[in-house]
Amino acid sequence: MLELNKMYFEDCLIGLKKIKNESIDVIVTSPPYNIGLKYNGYKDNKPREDYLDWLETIAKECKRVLKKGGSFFLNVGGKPSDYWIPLDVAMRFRNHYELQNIFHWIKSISIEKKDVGNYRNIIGDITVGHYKPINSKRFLSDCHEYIFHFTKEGNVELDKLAIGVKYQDKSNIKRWKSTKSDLKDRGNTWFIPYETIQESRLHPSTFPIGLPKKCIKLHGLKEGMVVLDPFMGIGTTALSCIELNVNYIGFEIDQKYLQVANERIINYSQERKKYLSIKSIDDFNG
Amino acid sequence: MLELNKMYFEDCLIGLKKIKNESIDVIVTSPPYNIGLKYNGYKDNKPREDYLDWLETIAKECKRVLKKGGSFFLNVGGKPSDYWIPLDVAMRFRNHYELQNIFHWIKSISIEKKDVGNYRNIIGDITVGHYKPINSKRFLSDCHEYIFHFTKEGNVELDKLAIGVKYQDKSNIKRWKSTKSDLKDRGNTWFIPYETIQESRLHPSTFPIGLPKKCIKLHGLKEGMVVLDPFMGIGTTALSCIELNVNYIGFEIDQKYLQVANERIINYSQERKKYLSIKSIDDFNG
DNA sequence: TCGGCGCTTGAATCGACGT
DNA sequence: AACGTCGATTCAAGCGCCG
Repeated sequence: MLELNKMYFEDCLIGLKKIKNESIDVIVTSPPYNIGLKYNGYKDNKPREDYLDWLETIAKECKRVLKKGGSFFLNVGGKPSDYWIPLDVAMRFRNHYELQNIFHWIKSISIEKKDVGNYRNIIGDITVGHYKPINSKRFLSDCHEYIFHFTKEGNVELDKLAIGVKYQDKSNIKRWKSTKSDLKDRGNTWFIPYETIQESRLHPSTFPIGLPKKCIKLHGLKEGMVVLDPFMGIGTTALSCIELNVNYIGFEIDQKYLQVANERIINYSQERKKYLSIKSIDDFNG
Repeated sequence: MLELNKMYFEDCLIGLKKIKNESIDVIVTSPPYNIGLKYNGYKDNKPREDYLDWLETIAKECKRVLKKGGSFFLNVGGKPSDYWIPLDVAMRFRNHYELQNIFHWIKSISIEKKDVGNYRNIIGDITVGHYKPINSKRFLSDCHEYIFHFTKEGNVELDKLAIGVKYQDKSNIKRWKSTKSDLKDRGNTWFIPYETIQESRLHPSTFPIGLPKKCIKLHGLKEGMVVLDPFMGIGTTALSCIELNVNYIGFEIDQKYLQVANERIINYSQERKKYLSIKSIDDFNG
């Protein structure tokens, strides 16, 4: 059995074997796109199939360690020249899990006045978030990634208000909710801004900390719970766990990323201590 | 051969047969989810497979009438209890088309201050758009639908700036663009607010007029072009064509919807005439 | 030898980031 | 403000391999 709150320098398929059956509450991860497999075969899509096979193997092993009422949040993006990747991956997971939700991570979006189609022209746009432009007349910039929420039986009860948003119409608060809090269902479209370049350069596909945090909170914070990330990267999932005060286990096979991850965790913990000395812990997990 | 700018009271599979090979520039449609197929068979997923088979047949027939450089914009949503539907449909189209883009129609989204994960709490949220709340602890509200952009060869050049949005960083305008217009790539996440309740009552799955309009403009407005909608519903695609001054052909098998559609078109045309009498036509197609 | 295909390699892209 | 840099970019040219 592995120790909690550690990141292991290990291939996750090997590491997973050391984890007991049904001992993990939440899995949050973003798998790599390209494994460094070299093929000399000519025209076939073997690499893609192998990649999918490999991910499916991990999916199976994750299923074994996941509790019955656990949640697997799988973040996958595509690329303009191949938007099938995330869908193909999801199809493989379909063989083993129920797809309970799909969350859409929106990195950038433009809000415009409603076009009612009666010749009132659009007046103003507001664009929030950023994206890297794409050099192509065929594709629009990709500002979206998927977070597939897989569960074993499709009926995991979620803590929806833990990531709730404020009501627009305040009069609804008292009207509908038994709880008198100013929070409603966030919906499955999550706007989370990009990481800054400096930060994201450390790892090609790091997701923002707000992402695993939302997933874990949505699943529900429970005493002694354990979060697993088979592809830790620079440790964003671990950081969000520290912030949320829950246990984590992670694997990473790239020593550089692991080092960055550990540095981030140390910095984080120090900042946390400093902060805690002047502020009550209750402010965090609200 | 069919007349242009008409909606036909006809099953699209029959109607499509009357359209010549490679004569359609753009197809925009939102197919029905549930066809009224009745099965007395017990536990099988035959209806789903039949539904997919049926849609695939239409996909094939549409491919025949679509020009080589044409675009097929397929709007499909899911439902919380089954998010696979749109992906299954897309998979069937994959057998016949290239998936050039995926656009994400966002009906509602909450914008919040960046969560940098360093104990600065989220300050304020803005929620734009509305959604129908869902009474379930398992699912978050679904605020998203897909628009799959299928083409024959995956290399259709798009008029990206036709649906462009304003720059955030104005200093880039003069720097890169030969044209000095304040427009940039919109990205593939399209915020389009919901239809009003009144409107959506007329037809269960009507999409807002801004949606087909964006699709058509993105493909590019061309002299004498023809837009096809095999499932016209209450004629939203036709309306957007009238507004954009392009030809359309549509099919609809529900007489009630067809009637609503024709009424909408008449009202629209009248409003258009009224409007045109006081305003130049150039204002519309900008 | 020519041509078609596939992989590799370098060029071009443009909106955002950073100074 | 102006400008240099960058991209799980894309694009096109170039080269090698084969029929």
